[in-house]
Amino acid sequence: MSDPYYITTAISYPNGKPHIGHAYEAIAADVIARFQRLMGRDVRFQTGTDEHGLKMAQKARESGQTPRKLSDEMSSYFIQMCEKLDISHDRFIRTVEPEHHEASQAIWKAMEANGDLYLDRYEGWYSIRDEAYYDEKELVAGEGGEKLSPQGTAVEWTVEESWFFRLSAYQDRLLALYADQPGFIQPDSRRNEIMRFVEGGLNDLSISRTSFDWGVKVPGSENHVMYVWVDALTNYLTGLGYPEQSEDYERYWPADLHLIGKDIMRFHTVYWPAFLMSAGIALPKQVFGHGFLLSKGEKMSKSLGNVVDPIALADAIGVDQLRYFLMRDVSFGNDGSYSAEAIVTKTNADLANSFGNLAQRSLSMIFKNLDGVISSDWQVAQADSDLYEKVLMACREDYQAAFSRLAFSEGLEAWIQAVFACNQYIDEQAPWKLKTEDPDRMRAVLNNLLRCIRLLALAIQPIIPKSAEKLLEQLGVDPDGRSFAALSDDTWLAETAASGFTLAKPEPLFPRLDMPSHVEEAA
RNA sequence: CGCGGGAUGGAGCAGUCCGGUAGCUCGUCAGGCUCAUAACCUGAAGGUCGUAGGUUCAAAUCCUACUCCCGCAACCA
Repeated sequence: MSDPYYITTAISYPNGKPHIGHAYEAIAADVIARFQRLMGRDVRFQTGTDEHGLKMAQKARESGQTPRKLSDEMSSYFIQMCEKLDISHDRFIRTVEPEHHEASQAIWKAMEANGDLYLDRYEGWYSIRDEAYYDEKELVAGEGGEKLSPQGTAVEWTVEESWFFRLSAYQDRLLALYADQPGFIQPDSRRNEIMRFVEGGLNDLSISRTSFDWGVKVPGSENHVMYVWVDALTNYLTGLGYPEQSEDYERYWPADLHLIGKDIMRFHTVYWPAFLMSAGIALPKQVFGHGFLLSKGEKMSKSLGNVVDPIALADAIGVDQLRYFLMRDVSFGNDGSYSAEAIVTKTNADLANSFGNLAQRSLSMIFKNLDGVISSDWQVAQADSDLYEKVLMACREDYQAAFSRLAFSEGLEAWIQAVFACNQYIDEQAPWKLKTEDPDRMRAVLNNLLRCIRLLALAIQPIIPKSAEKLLEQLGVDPDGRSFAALSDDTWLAETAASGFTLAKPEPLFPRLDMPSHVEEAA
């Protein structure tokens, strides 16, 4: 049995439809999952929705339905998005699942048994209308100088019974964790931020509410529901069967990677490890906080009206195009900017013009000039082996090394450089001239290109799974021979030739996209 | 002194940790090719790496001060 690898995305809060940021995280996680599978790992990939809490309860009431009905509907949009974007998750978890309630209660009891929970009072400025607490600094002054919520509703100082988690007791252990495992929080800039925050001291955490009931009941305090993150974070365990010592749990926990947005670093790198330490559960190996996508350099928000529907965008430009753009053009970990023009320009240049056209021109010549017949009985010239070696190094060494440390744009840079090298080679060898001058040499060049294109197609699978599959199909690469181990197999050409496989008339892989107009509307 | 991120040829970025000829993509200009999705290949122009100091034989890279931009309330990855 191969090495297990457990990756999760954050679970999305579905009080709105998914936007491009959700798509970005799902795609990035999917790329990692697919990459690790091709590397031979036994991957477990989980995503889902976080459906409890005040906001959902309020929204349900506003629209006159039960919270559960609303969350069923909203959650379905996220499931649809995953399907649309070819996300290869093994488990889509919903926090409304009974198993999740059991798991959350189990970890609660474990923390309680460890003496880290206590009942006290939670005080704050509470708006009855909003059913929400606000920080002092969030409040705005009314006309008469009275305090109002940001929504302009009246607030009053309110005291509520609440369970607390003794987070303050974990400061030293957390700092020791960050020091001992530099890789626990990535990238480094985020790690520094969190370390500084924890060094500044930690307050105990209010982890239950009595003011609403849409959530997981606190064991032994039925009038309390768990607040925010206790319930949400536990999803990573629930999906594996916790608290049962199930096969999945034994095999995949602790998680190798929690992929999350930079805004929720604190919950995943401070609260979550503290909860786990308290409950006596092993800690995840790494939490990576990716950046945000900016629409033409501006933060997107509902008020600015620049929120993009990822499904409409994918429909307009293609799923693989979107996936490629996001992983290629954004330096992973940093914020990135996108626009319809940028996506069209980049995917036309790299996928249609460079890679797609490379495949098309090469396969066309084999189809037309050699009747699609593949052969390996040709003399390998220096230029041929140079190119093959170069492409192999890019796909097997540079690309994989970069992807292993989540530097996707770097890995793709190496890959596209290999594509350029192939196009350059075609020009230098000019097989269209060899056709009459030296047919044998033409055959050598075209077959050499064929084996190079196979490497490029194998490597790019995690990024553009559908297109890569289509191309590998055209090339006659057996589905069993598509892992990264196959990159090192230099007998493929001979075996395929011997099998009698012939290339069919090639179909263009990527259409050239026209400049925005119709795309603009989606973005 | 609240915290953090950023400032690199026309545009977007990498490089900054571990100083040593400034790199990539797009765009522009010139040339080549015609197999291919009007795609491909070559070459050129274009940057005193935000400002001012400092350390050094040598700084985009280290140190100091300063300027400007963006996040840090909510929706939210």
